[in-house]
Amino acid sequence: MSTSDHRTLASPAAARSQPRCLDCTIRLQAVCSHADMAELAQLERIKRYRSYAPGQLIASSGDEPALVGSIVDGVAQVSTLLPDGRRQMVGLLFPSDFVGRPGRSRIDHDVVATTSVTLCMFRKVEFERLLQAHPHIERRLLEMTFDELDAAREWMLLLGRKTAREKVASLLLMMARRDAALSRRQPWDGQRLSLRLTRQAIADYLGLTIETVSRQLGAMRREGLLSLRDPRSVELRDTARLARESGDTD
Amino acid sequence: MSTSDHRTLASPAAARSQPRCLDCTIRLQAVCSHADMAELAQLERIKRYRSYAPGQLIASSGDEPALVGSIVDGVAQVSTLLPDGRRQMVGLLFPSDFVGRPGRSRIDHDVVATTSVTLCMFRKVEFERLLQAHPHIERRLLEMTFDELDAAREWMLLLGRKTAREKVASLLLMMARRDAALSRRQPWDGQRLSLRLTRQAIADYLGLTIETVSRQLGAMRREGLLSLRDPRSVELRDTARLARESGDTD
DNA sequence: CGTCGTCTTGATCGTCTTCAATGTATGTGG
DNA sequence: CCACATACATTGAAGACGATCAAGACGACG
Repeated sequence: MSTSDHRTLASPAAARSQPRCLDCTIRLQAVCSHADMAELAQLERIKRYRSYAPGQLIASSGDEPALVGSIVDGVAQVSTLLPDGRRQMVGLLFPSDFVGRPGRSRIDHDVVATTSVTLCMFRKVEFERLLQAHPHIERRLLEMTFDELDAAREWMLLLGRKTAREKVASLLLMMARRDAALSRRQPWDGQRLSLRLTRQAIADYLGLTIETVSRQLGAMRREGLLSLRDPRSVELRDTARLARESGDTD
Repeated sequence: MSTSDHRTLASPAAARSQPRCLDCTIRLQAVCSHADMAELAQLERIKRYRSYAPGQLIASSGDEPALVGSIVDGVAQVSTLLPDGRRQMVGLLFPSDFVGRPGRSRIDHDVVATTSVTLCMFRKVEFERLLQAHPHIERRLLEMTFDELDAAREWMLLLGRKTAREKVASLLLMMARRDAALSRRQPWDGQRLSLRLTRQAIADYLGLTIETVSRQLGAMRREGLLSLRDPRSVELRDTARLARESGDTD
């Protein structure tokens, strides 16, 4: 069962140097990806970078955050909590993913920096004004929200119907695919993965306990599916079999 | 474990009489709720009603549907399937909910009519043109998608971390709240619920087996939480305790 | 009356959780 | 440098919860 760990809500580190939008690494994927030059100029004017340390709270359930933004760098986790402390991760945010809800006030999830995270932020009201005036950006936000919904539903299938083994295999494959896609590839044998999540975070994502996660990884290591260089970094040894064990293929 | 039931993909029944948008029962909640008179007139021109019988497929995984639309009446279920037949419901659609993805081609879920369903449909390309020209409608679609995402994430918490007892209690409460909200109320003792879902559908929604669902309902009946007038219709006898048993409160 | 689909109930089994102990890496102060 | 504390991970043993397998009940409909 998950623990309810209380994390510090320190103020984010001073803004690091802000690259110009045209040079931005997430320019082609983020909410601004459909923006034209005029819109980019507008965004440029109101954006502001913020950094968060690993483990730091970016937003907390019940907040009415005044900011929204895009992840420029790092990984963040979105999770919900039952009153007795059981935790479930409901999303994992990577660079270009959007944080916050234009048009909504309260949020009902915790957002925590998994690694060091840099966000490109906007004041919520200003961003909402921008959405009104620039449908390109709103259109992109709708697309991204559809993607998140698809991801959530895929995860519902995992949580509701997959075995522990299948869950772990699915997570490893998801991460392997994400990394491989950066170089326009498929996962390959020998690929090295840095998990960047603690066993507890993995367990909270998969709806398992840390012990079960640990045992499954141990079993997969013994069976030659992967090797564990250290607890957080995995080397895939049989991606074909891993895919079979994920339950998604026959 | 869920079964993979193959349903008929018959052609929908002939369109029933189409009320004018201004008289429409879902006018204030659906994707058209922010539309002004001009926009409504436009919608009026391109809309077309379709009806589906209980159990009938509305859309099938892998389809590239040419239509999108709103549920006017009835309940529909959205589910995904693992290759070996395990099924997970990922959404339940009620009147005013939207079916389809403007801007997307393939869908990867099955949509099945639970009860008799009436849809107010639009040709996808026409609807997309409309979205371009009328940001009111796109704005509303974004809002609704945020709502769906929130619902999906709440369900992830249920699937990943709740016990069978809590799952069943949560579902009953969700349905009770939905019905009660129609008369601007909270669920009350004595409230009658028509489940409208088979045990299999409930099990697929909760990530359980039909046997477990049946046993939990039986136990709740014996404990005086509810009475079962027949397998599909429940009378709540202790909503306070039901809420406690849902896991969402202390 | 027999059949079919749906639901209930019982007995047994297996997976995953729980509880507990141990291991390992990193950092701190004496 | 070493004792020690802390956080994270692994491993083992026992038990519980839900799944599986199997039988029977119930109602609708021919």
